Amino acid sequence: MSSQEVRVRFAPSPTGHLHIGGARSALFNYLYARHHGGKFIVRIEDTDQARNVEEATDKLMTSLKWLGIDWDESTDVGGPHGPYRSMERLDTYQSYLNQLLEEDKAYYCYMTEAELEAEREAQLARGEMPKYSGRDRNLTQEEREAFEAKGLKPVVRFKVPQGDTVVIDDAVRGKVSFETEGIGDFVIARSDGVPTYNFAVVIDDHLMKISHVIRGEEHLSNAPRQALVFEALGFEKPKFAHASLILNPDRQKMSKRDESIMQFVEQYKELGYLPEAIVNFLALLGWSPVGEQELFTIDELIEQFSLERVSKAPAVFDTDKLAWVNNQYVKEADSDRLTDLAIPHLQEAGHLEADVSAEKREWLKKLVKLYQEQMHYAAEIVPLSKLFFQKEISYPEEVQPVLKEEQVSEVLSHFKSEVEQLEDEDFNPENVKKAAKTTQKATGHKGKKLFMPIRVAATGQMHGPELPDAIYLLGKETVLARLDQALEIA
RNA sequence: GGCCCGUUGGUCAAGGGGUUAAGACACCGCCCUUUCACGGCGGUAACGCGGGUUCGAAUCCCGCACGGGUCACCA
Repeated sequence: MSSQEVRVRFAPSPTGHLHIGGARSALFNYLYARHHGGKFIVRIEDTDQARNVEEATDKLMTSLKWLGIDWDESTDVGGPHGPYRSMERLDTYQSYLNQLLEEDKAYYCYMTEAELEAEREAQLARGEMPKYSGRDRNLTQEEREAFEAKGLKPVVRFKVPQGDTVVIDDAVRGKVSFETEGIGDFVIARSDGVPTYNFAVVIDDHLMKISHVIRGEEHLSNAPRQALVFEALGFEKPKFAHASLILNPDRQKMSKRDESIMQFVEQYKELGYLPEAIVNFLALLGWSPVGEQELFTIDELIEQFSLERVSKAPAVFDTDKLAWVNNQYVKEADSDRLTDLAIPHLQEAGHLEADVSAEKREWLKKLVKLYQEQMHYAAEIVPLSKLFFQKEISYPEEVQPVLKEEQVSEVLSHFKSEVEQLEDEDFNPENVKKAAKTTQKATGHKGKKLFMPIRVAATGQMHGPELPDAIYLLGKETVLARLDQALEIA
């Protein structure tokens, strides 16, 4: 590298939301830059105008920021090597394109889509693999003019030197070599003059003084093409580092159309996952720290991250593990923050009116605290706390036996009378607990025999939150009604 | 199919010539908690196959198998 400074980039195409795989690429680049005190650049590769999506750049950046990944140079903050959007760099590309054309390292190709298709089919019919034949590689001036006269708009193809070997010295994979035989002359500029990715990245990476290209394995086979362009232009190559892919549970590359798993950062955000948890989890997918620590702040990740410990083998995205990591952060999270995350889900479930009163919010905060230890992500509050929003409770099959034990009616009726005697202002977790204690003394039943019937009667569940708190949050009236209901079964 | 990458428990993974082959998630059991959850402790479970090299191979080499990626006027 000509300059010692670490400069890395995340270069998405603005086609939609931030994908899990993209997020991890961005994260690895970010961690690497911060670890080395270098710069992290976000550059938009929007040369495929057909695929560009209106708000995509904003969405991408919003998600990145939400994750806590910030950048030093980009379309919004500018920087010394802008612009940071390909379509604004067309003039720049053009001059390099001309250079290659003049040096006979690239040429115009007039083959139409139909001709290309016919060629492909013929190759397939012969049992060969499709690859551009190089028909227009050595067109004479007259031939070119003849095509032009027909009104054909040419693409520019890169003249891949034959009989060469391109060696990529990859930071995670070591030396990977490719024979140029296997690489057809690829298109570097479309017929409308807009360069393709494989050309634009090279120019951008060079001009932006990118020192390391850290990206997913799907780009490994692009690397030799780009290396060839770097060489043709006389540019020094950056160091490549290809991390392995993130796979879905079917062990396929996570594709945007795959419905077996959520693909986008924003979807996790909507479900109430915490950004610091996602970052933590993503960092551990395809990279491993030295010790046995599992939970890392982003600063700890910055401190420990290194390309040497990036894995070559693909990793399956394990939602169970993500949920666990997230829960670790949920347990430590501020309950006001969690309450804010929970409210929209409760509203969507119809459990909460759009306008939440201060009083209601206090109650909600207590509810959230009640479930904070077991909640994996905020949206889980809905199924978890269902029993608090049902007017009518039903006792499912599996809890019936608990209600039918012989001591139940005695325990329940005694507990009920204890609760009834509590003044409204004395109805709180402490006194509910005392009521249970008194019931124990009076009936002689304790432990499971005492608490299970009360738990099941009040909540309809055998597993649930801290009982005195739950009863308190349920409210005296509701609890009394449920006690009566359970008593009828008992 | 060509090229390229990969292969340690169900999943994430450490280990890179001599280890009882770590740890985490999930699962199961026990303990704690007068119930539940959290937590603690423990358990089940892995080096794809075949050849070499070596005193010794999960580790190095070769082949095979399997999985994946890529072969666009997409990135």
